[in-house]
Amino acid sequence: MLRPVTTTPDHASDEEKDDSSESSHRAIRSDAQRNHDRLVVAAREVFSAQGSDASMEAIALQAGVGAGTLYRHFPRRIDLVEAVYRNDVDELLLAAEKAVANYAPWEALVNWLDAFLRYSLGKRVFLTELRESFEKNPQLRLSSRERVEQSFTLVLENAQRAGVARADIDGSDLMLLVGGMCTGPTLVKAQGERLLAMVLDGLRVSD
Amino acid sequence: MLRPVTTTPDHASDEEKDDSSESSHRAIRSDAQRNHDRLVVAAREVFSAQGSDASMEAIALQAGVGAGTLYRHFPRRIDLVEAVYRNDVDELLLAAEKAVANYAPWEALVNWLDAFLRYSLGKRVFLTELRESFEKNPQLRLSSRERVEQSFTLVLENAQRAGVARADIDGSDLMLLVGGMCTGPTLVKAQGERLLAMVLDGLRVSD
DNA sequence: TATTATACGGAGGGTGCCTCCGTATCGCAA
DNA sequence: TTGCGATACGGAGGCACCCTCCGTATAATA
Repeated sequence: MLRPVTTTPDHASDEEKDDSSESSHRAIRSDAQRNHDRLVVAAREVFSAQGSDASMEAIALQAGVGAGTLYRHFPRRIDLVEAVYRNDVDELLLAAEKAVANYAPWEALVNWLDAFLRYSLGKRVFLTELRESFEKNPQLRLSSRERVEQSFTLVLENAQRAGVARADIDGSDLMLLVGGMCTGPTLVKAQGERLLAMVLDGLRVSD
Repeated sequence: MLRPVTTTPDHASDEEKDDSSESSHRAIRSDAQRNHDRLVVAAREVFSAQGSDASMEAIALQAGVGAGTLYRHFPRRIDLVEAVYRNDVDELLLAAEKAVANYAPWEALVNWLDAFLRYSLGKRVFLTELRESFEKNPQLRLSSRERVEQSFTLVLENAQRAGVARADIDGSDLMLLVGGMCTGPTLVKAQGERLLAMVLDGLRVSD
């Protein structure tokens, strides 16, 4: 896959205008781009080898880069985590859109919550880190968090408009509930499925 | 209130045999007991002033005690947190027993989950810390965690026996779900109540 | 090739965790 | 009351990590 053509010092990470913008002066330097990519790769490796409490130094080392370079590209730890999981989060949002497009509203909701569960069993590092950053810094604006919430909202509101899901909760409520359980350190697949079934029963409009 | 007559280097914290046991040699020294108590008080103050990421040093300082003393009494940070919230957790379990004794099974469940929500809005520090310790150390045996789970189990199984709550989940499942949402950094009262209502709908046996 | 904006890297200051061990104190016994 | 273990104290200091700063290197342009 191609690299995402990041421009600014990263973490603005907005959309893909082609580089035709009359940007201030010069293009991004090639060594900077290279180090950026190396860092993301290294972070992915180190996180998957050592879990979410890997040190920044370990990642810099793995990338063959100094600490200064790491922090220039990713000022906060969460910025690096976001970069690592950027694609995954995009796919999550995409899955939500596809579910809404291809299934009846209720089935889309079921389908998507199930996808989220499967996702989070694999990407525990990401969710945990996301949660923790948000914990100690609740005013933080994180694009990945917003996209996750957006996914929940999309699927839920779709079901609510169709009158098959209760109307008194919203996407961020549901994310709190499901996301909370999915970051539980003890969660295993069967348990997640049981709980999800129950949540869905509570979510369904009681007729 | 009287101090809880801790014997061993703490955190065994078993039950209240009176001191008649032919314990190895000598009784606990008075200065040790005094420092123990001071530390718990200091920890409570510091946690409530600075939140859950207060440093151990700050607590030792507040207690007027050296770092060595702190760690002798509470080898791990979570041990200190447990000591601070010991009474609260006891009350939680007591509340569960009372609910079961005084209400019909379903009402007891509703009542108790509501109590847990109110509790956790106040004691966010404790729950978060408990969760985090467990996160990085899942094999950890924590008496407080077990008592919280026990509370969930008590109320839930009571309702299940009466046939008013679905039978396919257990106390630790429910703790994962409700506890997860209650440690969410954004949780506010109204939101918690909405979600709890939904969880209860999912929990109720669908007839 | 010269110039300059841009980026690199790692030394080092700051903080927090936890241990170690010389010193102080307590409790008991004579 | 004094003496003497056993017990507990405390803070210096080692370690690990976080993050910044700035002298040096290098890519991009002219």
